[in-house]
Amino acid sequence: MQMYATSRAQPDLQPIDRRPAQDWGELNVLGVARAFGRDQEIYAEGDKVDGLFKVASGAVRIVRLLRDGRRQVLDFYVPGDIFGVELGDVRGAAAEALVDTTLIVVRGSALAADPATGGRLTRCALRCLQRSQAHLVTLGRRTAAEKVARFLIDLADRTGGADDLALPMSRQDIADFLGLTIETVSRTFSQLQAQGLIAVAGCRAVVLRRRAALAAMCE
Amino acid sequence: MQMYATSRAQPDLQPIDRRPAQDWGELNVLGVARAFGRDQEIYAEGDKVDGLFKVASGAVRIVRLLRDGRRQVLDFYVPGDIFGVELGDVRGAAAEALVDTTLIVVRGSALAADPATGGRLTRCALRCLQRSQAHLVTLGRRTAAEKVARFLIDLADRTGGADDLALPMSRQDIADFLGLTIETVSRTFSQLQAQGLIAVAGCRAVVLRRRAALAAMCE
DNA sequence: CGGGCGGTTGAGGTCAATCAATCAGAGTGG
DNA sequence: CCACTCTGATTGATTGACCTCAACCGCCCG
Repeated sequence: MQMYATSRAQPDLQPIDRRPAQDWGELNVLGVARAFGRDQEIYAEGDKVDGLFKVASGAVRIVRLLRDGRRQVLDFYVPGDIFGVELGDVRGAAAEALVDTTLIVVRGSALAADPATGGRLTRCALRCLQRSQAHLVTLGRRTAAEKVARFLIDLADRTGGADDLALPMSRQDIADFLGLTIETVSRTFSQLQAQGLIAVAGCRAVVLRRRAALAAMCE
Repeated sequence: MQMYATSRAQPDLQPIDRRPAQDWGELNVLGVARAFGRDQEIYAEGDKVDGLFKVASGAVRIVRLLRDGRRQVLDFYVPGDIFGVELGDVRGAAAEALVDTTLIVVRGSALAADPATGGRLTRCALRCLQRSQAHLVTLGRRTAAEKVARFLIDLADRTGGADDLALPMSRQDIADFLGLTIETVSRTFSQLQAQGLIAVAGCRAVVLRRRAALAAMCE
């Protein structure tokens, strides 16, 4: 079993929000910006729920840990995404910055005061649900290669859509997201590269060479 | 690859809602009751989204199908549960009755007319999200035995909490829910029985003999 | 230059999938 | 009432995808 660091300063990877405003633009007004260092905890499992977050720059992982150390990454969030909406008043999973990250932090009180919150909160929850359910299919019924392909396509779609992709997360994070081991993720990257579908340029950069073929691998 | 039936009359298994009212009791007023036969489709993937459903009796599965026939059951719903809330206006998954089932069907227009809808809709979405994310951990990081144990404990908790359990779903449904094959599910049932943790009485009935031990298997 | 960390690669093992046979129960029809 | 069939479940034998264990590599940093 390996350990998971939870704080160390590192250079940033994704400085700006390149995506079309994902509605709810005035979150920037309701909340305040706050910076987090690489691997810094944003909230922990068990923390009291208060408000939500929008990624301004950087990236975030949501993590659940089992007692014996097994780890599942529930989702990654990139600039423009909103996260932290939960049922009940206790966090069911932790949030951690993948790289140096800036968040718009919106307290529950500020949300409650804003009349436009209601429907948007529902939409936000439903978007999370949609992603979560799509991921259920990936975890339950796809092969390692399909999982990795889907991960890459999804991340590319969500970060500007360009074919060259900066990965803010480690192989371990990807493995824990896809329900694989770090070795299998690594091997799958190599295999996809051998097939000419991607080009791996250093372990944090990937170029999607044949995006259509990759997309075809996952339904 | 096997086929999945979509209609045939069969006796009912769970005639009444035994759970504490899951808030939103007045859905019974907003909507109308409608009966569905075993394996009957409630809505299909691609259908237009209109309103939501509450299970009055019976049970429901939510299903996504991949082109090549692989199937993932996203969730099961039992009496008292609300389902059918989705982002966008197109169904991303199908809903089917597991057994003869009665639903309270609430049209979107009726919902929109009711002022209390807002927060409840959000809570409903968040409850689904919570279940979905818990299931991600199960699919990504648990063994077959742990998956089955968790499935049984969860179902028992949601249907009155008694130790003897009527399964409204087939082995295939369970397999597609847990990301396993029907054979593995069957073997795991046998194995749990051999360990004295459960007693299998016909393929649609299980008794949880050592519930604490079962619960301990899944975190 | 040495050490540490994250990633890659290789060899071998294991758990669940696959392939296949048998079984049990519910209908069906003679 | 008893064959006969059909469907779903169980069990067995074998395979294979992914995991585990281990070595190695490349890079950064002191």
